[in-house]
Amino acid sequence: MAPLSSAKTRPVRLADIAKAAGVSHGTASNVFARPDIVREEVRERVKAAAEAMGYGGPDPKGRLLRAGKVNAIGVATAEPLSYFFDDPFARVMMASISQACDATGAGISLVSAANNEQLAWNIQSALVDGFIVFCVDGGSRLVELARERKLPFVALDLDSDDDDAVAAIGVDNIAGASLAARHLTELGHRRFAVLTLPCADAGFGPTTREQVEMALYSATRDRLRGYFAELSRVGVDVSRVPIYETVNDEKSVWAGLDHIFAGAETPTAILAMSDRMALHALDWLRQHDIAVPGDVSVVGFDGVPEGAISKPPLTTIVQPIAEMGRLAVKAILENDGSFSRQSLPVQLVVRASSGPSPA
Amino acid sequence: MAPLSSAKTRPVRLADIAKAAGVSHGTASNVFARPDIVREEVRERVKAAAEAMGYGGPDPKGRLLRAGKVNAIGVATAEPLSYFFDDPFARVMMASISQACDATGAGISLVSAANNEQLAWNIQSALVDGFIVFCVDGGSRLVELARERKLPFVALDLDSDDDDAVAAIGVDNIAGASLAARHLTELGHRRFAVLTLPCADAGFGPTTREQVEMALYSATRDRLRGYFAELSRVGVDVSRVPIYETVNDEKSVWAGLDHIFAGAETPTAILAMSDRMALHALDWLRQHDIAVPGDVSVVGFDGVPEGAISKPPLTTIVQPIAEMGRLAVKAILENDGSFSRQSLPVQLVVRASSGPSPA
DNA sequence: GTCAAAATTTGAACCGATCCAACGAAAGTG
DNA sequence: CACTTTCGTTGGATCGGTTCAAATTTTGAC
Repeated sequence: MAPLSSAKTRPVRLADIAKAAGVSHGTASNVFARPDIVREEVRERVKAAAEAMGYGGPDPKGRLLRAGKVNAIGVATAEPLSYFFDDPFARVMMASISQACDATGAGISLVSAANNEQLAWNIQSALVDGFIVFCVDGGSRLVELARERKLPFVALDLDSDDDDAVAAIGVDNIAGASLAARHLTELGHRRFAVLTLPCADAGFGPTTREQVEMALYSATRDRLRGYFAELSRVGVDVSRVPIYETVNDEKSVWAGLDHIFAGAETPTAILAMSDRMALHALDWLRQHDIAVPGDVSVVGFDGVPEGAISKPPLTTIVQPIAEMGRLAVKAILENDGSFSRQSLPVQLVVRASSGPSPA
Repeated sequence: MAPLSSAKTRPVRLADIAKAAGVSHGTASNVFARPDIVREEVRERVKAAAEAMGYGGPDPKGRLLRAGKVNAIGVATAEPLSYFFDDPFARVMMASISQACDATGAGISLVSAANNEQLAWNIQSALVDGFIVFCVDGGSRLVELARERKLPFVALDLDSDDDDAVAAIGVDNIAGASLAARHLTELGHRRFAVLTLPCADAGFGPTTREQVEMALYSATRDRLRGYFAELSRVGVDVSRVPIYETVNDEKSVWAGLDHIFAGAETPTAILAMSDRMALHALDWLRQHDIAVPGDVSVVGFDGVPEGAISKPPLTTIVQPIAEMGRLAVKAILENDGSFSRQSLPVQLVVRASSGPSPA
């Protein structure tokens, strides 16, 4: 009886109901887009026809073409999609981006992909008005792709020495890293270890300063420069500071600490390039009965909320994530072509994971 | 010199470069869509023209209309957008949804809005192939809206006694809640308090069984039924069990506990309808020096990862969130019209927040 | 050198709407 | 009653591509 099996076929267009209602498609369109300008009787007739034929309202696909604007911004990363919900930094950033979008009524499309080919396609075919690009790992490729699309886009946290023509919002990684290192040197630490974000395309393991200098992702580079600038300043021989490259997950961080603490001269302070790494490090240290900050101090980078409630709470460099998100959205939506790069200040927040060097 | 100020105007279409390259638009289209079938010389010529004119590749807006498929699924909720990144349950669910999407190459569009009018518009104009609807709070309206769009959609965690014609994936809330309550009764508890999810449209405060029976969101209803079924079974007078309605945030949960523990007969066990509430409750109890589980036991609902690392770790009813996400995506993408409602089993996971009743 | 088969290219139709100039009818004016 | 407004409606143009049958060119065989 009821038209319930109409799930398969749905070729019911605006034109169909216009015909059914005996009006032109122009009028039918107006019924939905500007109901006030069509006579009530006609309006009701068209609506009735729509109802009867199971019309779900004007298809946005059609409208889109004419309107030009999608009213959604794409957020892209080279990580799998679940990165947006798994990674603490991404989550906070996304929360602030989404708040900014909410305020302006824009939607959010998550753009990403496991493999590179898929990623290119996804970016090329994303229905968005612009992109916000998360530049962790594989950032330059992503930026390249986004730029090819010829849409407004902002890179989050991009390369200090990369192409100046791309809009970017980031923090001063060098200054932040220096701040972190100085905090530790002032506490008397002289034996350090560094946990870095991914530099090469994949994998983790011990690495060198030279390797990091070639990192794909400049934040990694800059943070190391910042660390080492400060360490050198107080006379630490940076060539002997172990650097371990991780992929920002528990496994690689733990492997890193296994490696670092297997050495003859164990560090009293660990500089981690992300809070996520630092938090995993805290776990590892606890499990190995190494007191924090008694035996070893840990300083992170990012300022994610988890750091405030970890055991112990994490000393870290906090980025103005909310501000970055807001600015990024603004840059896309109000894109006047003029926007360029913007560097925001970071802040050292001292909590309980750092203390005076032992002995 | 370089064409860098072309940011403002971009009226360069496929037809333009076709003309420039001296080929038909059909051929120009092929150059991008099926490069293999066009002669190399022509292909290069067209590509060169595209490059020269700053063409960013075929605009998906145009392709979309013909293709019909957007290749993205919309995830909708009546909460603000940031809900997806703030709420623990939503996050886990989204992570599993995004994994499923990644596997199939589909994108994700976040659909939401602060106010109701905006929400309706957003749903009507979302460029997606289907919706996954988060039914917390305001679920029925959302379902209504989604259904009007005449696209495949699945409700997550919908009403047991709601319209049978809407596809839904959920858990057996009654059974789960019973399980939680039975765990506590078996530990000897007889004095309970219940923290509920939002029932009425807004606000929080003490409520009654009758109120909850009228809850907009059926999970709330069912969970209470499950709790009370078990409590009644062992002879607890459920009419005297305090029920406090929260809005699932810290403030309202704390207010709830203030209220509950201000009463003459304080509970030895708290049944919380979400882990989020349970975790906030744990915080409140710790701050009030009430031992968990020594003085008071707490049992949550959902099974979010935070529960495993809380202080103490949370006893809870875990939902098969990953499975639900996978099924939901599958239901949308492989929509054959046949899909209907599916109820998944839950599981009691006993951790350290529950113990024998004191005395 | 001729002719059929294979490889390319063309141009029109179409996807589903919105927009707008022009038009007809009803209402208002002198 | 002729004439200007106002209101509502119409139908064609347009958004930016893809697709496909038909036309054209190239290639291969004899």
